[in-house]
Amino acid sequence: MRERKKQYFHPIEVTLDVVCGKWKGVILCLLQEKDYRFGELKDQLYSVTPKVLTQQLRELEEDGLIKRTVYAQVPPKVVYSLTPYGKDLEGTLRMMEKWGQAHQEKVGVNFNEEVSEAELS
Amino acid sequence: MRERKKQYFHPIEVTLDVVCGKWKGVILCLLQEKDYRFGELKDQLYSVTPKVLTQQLRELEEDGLIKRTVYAQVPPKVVYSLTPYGKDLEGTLRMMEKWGQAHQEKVGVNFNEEVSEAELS
DNA sequence: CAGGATCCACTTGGATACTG
DNA sequence: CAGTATCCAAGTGGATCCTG
Repeated sequence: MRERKKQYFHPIEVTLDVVCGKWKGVILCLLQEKDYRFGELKDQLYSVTPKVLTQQLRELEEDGLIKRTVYAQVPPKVVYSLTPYGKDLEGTLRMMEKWGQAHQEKVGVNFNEEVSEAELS
Repeated sequence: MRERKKQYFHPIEVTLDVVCGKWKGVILCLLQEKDYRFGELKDQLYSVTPKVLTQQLRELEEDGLIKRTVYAQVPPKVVYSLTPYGKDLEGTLRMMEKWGQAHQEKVGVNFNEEVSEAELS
């Protein structure tokens, strides 16, 4: 578990504290559907650097939301999956997703739906 | 509306972007129940400074979640309330609250349930 | 392949003091 | 009462390069 030094005044702070990292929300959403290898996650979040991705994953792991499985082989293979505990967040994540979608449509937030051809090569 | 420069890759990022400020979650939860004056909010979040509280409130306002009503009187009175749009977050907030509570009980997160006597005086 | 190590820029929030 | 104005420390994420 991640060492939490701070004192909370409201339960929602706990959830936000666990979910509010630059990439944590998306990572958790992705993992709801299937397990991912490190490199696969990196591709999905394509602008993330390995260092930061590792950070985010470690914190999620320390908070008990995801599990890291290492396959002893060369080249290495590491798979990230949700713990049962992490799966409990699914309903919440879906609602946040839905609200975000509504907000997006309302406000006209820009999404990157496609990566440019140059970046795909 | 707050100017969002960033590009989103997933709807949940929008929600997180709007809700992930140090005090935003709690503020929104409080406002679900009743309207609050600036000073009342400051008391509830008692360690927040006026500057930061103002920042958080302004951003929530720019994102269309809360409304700021100024009463032309001396001394000034400013009331913050949820917009209908902000109320749409209620279900989501409740779920986050509930999960946070469970996480708290599981992990043993420390809550400040009471303020010390010294600070109350 | 899945990272670790360094160094660095920027953002966020807090301390303190002041005001219409 | 409800903020502003300044200044500043810490945190957070990114760039770049290296490795078992």
